[in-house]
Amino acid sequence: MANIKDIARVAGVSVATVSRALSTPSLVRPATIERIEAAIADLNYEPNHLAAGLRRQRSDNVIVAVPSIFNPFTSAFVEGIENVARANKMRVLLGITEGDIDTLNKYVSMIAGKQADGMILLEKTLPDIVRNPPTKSKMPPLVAACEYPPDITLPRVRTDDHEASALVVGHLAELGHTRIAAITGPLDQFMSKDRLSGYKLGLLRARIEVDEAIIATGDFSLQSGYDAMLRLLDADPQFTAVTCANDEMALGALSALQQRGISVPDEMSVTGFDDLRFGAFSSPPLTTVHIPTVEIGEAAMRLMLDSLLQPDQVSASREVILPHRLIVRQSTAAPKKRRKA
Amino acid sequence: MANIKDIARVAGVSVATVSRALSTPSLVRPATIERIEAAIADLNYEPNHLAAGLRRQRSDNVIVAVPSIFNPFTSAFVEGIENVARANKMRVLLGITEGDIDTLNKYVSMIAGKQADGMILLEKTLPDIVRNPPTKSKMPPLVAACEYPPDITLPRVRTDDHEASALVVGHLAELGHTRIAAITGPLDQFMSKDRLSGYKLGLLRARIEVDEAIIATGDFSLQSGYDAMLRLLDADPQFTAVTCANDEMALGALSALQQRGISVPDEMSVTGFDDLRFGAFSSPPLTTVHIPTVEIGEAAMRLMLDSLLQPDQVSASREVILPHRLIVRQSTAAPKKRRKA
DNA sequence: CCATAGGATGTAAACGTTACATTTGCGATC
DNA sequence: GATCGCAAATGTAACGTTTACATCCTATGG
Repeated sequence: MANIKDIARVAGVSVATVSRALSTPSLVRPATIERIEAAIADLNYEPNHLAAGLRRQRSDNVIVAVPSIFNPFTSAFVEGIENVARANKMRVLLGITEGDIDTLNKYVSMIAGKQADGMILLEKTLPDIVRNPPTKSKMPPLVAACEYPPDITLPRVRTDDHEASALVVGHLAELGHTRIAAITGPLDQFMSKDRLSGYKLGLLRARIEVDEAIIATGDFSLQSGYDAMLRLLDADPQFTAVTCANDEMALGALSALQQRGISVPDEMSVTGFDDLRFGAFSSPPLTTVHIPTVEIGEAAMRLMLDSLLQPDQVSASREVILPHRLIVRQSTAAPKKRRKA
Repeated sequence: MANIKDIARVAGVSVATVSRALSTPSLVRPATIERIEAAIADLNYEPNHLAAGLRRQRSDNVIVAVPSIFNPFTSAFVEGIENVARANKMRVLLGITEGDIDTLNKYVSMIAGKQADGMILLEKTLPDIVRNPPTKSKMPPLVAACEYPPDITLPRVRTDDHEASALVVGHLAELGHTRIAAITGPLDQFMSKDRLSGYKLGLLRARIEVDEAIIATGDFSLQSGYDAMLRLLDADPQFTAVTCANDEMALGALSALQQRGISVPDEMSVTGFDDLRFGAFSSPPLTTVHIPTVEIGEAAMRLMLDSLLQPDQVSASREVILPHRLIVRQSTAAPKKRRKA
């Protein structure tokens, strides 16, 4: 492959001029640029990004650390990040952790190794470096999304899960439901806790007492929603609505209800959270809270670009909160009949 | 940040020895390695991957080009690629094209620019370089998945969509259906054509004549499945089963049927293709063909590793075909009643 | 006791770019 | 005509590795 020296020779200029023609054309005479571009086309030269990176000490890559991408929520998030990255000549390096903290820490060290300039996190655990900042070297640029506790000092983007949850419960209460069950996410995740406390807030506002007997825990998967729904049905025949901490579990719950022959929304109202595409086409279509997942990714990447531009600026405590909104479809209705046990 | 020179100085050896200790420990005396490792821990040194890459002329990155990752099929595929990449100390660079050929070509040129060592494609179009191989430089390592015509010479991995489609239709025919509609993918994609011809093959085998009036075209999305189903119902009241070219469209179709009050599978059998998780929890659970999506990604990445190891070997025409299998759930049954128009 | 093999280490030349400090050319100003 | 200012272009030293080749030891066999 031709290199910048070859171009310089063919165009009859120095390597420095070629470099500037490519990166800061305003500093080079148009006629010169033309000659250089001709040479580039001639030799079909492609700048060596590794060499440029070595010299400039950056890779233009950003790591996105997620437990798995095999999941509509995560993939939408990643799509948003990639959109903004691409528009800013940066690349997304996919870092799947499978929830393993060592893997996550290894990804962080890739920043020191210059494989990436920063990292965006959508994980339930934080890398060690956040709790034990390095004394000698400087902190790598990190941005957190959704899942993290309020006390950390990372730039972050999220939605107001607390209020969003309360909003759904409010919707059910308004319809006339008084016994509203919940299927939560795993309670070691901050996001799940937040959505659970929002549920409780919603009940409080509706002057409904919390009944721990009709709160079941899942793990955000379809199967766990299905299982949790069956557990709830077996434990208590009286509730008329169930609010799920994400759409996947709600879809699982719907499936369990269908199997038990319980009609939705006539005998049971069901709500989700996230607004996955699939929820709009379930039977019946799912009432849920729209979470702007792609936009969360976009915002996270913008925060990353900010951090990269001002490495010293304590951009910590920058927090972006994106709006949610209730989507009422046909899985919720007023509690019409008492359903049979 | 400490560099290899610092380590060499502190450990009292030359940089060459440090480099060897890290990459080929067998060439270095154990005692020396220990001193070097101590120094590395002391200065918390992290090798600069950019410098190493420049010297060795590779980045250890592989680009995965997909139209969008916001889609369960694609994200499973990418997950598979990442699994194998990670196990082989390579990284996945996400390349979202949105179907744009220029973007795709740009990703290809990143290989010449050493931002990546190769590229895995899950696109409906091929980059120009495949049809016009470069004369001067050598062909970059490419691996194709699923979507491509048979005449290209790229290493590739796919399933036998043709037979798989015929298999589903066979299942419906065996149940007693004689009028079987189809919802296809966009017919400019090779994969869609293949699944459509498999449908026709299945009909042929069951001695059922093809009726173009009950073949509708979608674009693999939920909405398009929904729309196509309605079109079919309006056009012809007689068919008793519909086979969809992917699960998303089948789920959309299910939603349309539910809205029209047509019961599945009593009045209408529906089949999908891919075996998304969501299909197992739809109402009713979807009969479909399991496509080993994650394994396709894994196989693709393995083909890439092969290509990378033997750059000269004409590894072209290496083709991996992974097995599919029919998953019968509750969306198909014998045609019981004539449904009302 | 010497030759020699081969294990362990050192030396220095790439790899291809960009940042920085200079140089050159040329018209304007005094 | 000397001086200045400015734009355009140049020369060169990094950036931090890897690796071919050279060198130094030490042990072994003749």
